[in-house]
Amino acid sequence: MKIGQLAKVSGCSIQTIRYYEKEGLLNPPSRSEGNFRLYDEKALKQLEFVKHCRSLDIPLSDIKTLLELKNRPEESCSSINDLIANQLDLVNQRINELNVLKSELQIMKKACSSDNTVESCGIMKTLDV
Amino acid sequence: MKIGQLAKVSGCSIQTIRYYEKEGLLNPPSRSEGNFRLYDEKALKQLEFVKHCRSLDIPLSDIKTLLELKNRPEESCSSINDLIANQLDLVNQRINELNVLKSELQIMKKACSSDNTVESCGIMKTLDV
DNA sequence: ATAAAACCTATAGTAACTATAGAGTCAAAC
DNA sequence: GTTTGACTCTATAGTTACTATAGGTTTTAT
Repeated sequence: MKIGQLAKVSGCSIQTIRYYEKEGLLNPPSRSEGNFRLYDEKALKQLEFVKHCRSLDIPLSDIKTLLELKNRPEESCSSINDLIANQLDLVNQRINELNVLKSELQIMKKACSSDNTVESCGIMKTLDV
Repeated sequence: MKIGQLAKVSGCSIQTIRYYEKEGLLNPPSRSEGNFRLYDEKALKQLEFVKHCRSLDIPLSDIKTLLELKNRPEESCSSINDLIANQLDLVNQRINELNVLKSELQIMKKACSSDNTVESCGIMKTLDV
């Protein structure tokens, strides 16, 4: 299948697919006579793997590591555990940060519910130091 | 005060200060004979305002809007309300997304607690489509 | 035969910085 | 009086994961 077809079935954009190839997340596919990329089922599987990892916010560099590990199936999977644990830590950390933001923004929102002037706006006051 | 001093008291890096100037978030300060930037207290206040907004993840473009509104104090503050409400929406949305990620990552983490091979790793299995 | 659709490469843009290169300024120590 | 070191200057490139564009080639449909 050509790249447009792969984009359709995978839900990735054509540019993204080419970008993943450039970054080494997809093997360079074979080409047609006219130099069009030709993909097989295996390439689709790999792209779906990458897409799934990205939906977990795993960075491309880590996905590359995971793909390399897939090719060494007899190795210990402890680095996979570490990678996922690390990702979970990051997510938890970000959730905590965002909850702090959320409280402050909620306080700000309450500070000015009505139609004031900028000068007397409670929000603007909370923003000033 | 010179830029190094401003960086120290504000907690922003020198590069960031110059970047904010370039982006129009800080007024171009006066210069010394040798072309060094010279800041006053007002500039520090403004930088602290920007920093506070950034700590709330408000994008620079919105901060620029807020700064412009500060200069028109008699105007209605409804756009400030909108801006903050919008920011709160974004934060809530992102928290929800991250909570979804968190659950999936936790499931994955449980899927492989021991020292397996890559091939039998429960995590790798959950990643495959 | 030709027009439209799909593909190609290479490059620039996004957000909010950070880092570097290469040069100029300034105060103090020698 | 010069030299050292700390500080500053501008301009440019790099970061992440894409997206968008320009300008050209190939395939497909009419």
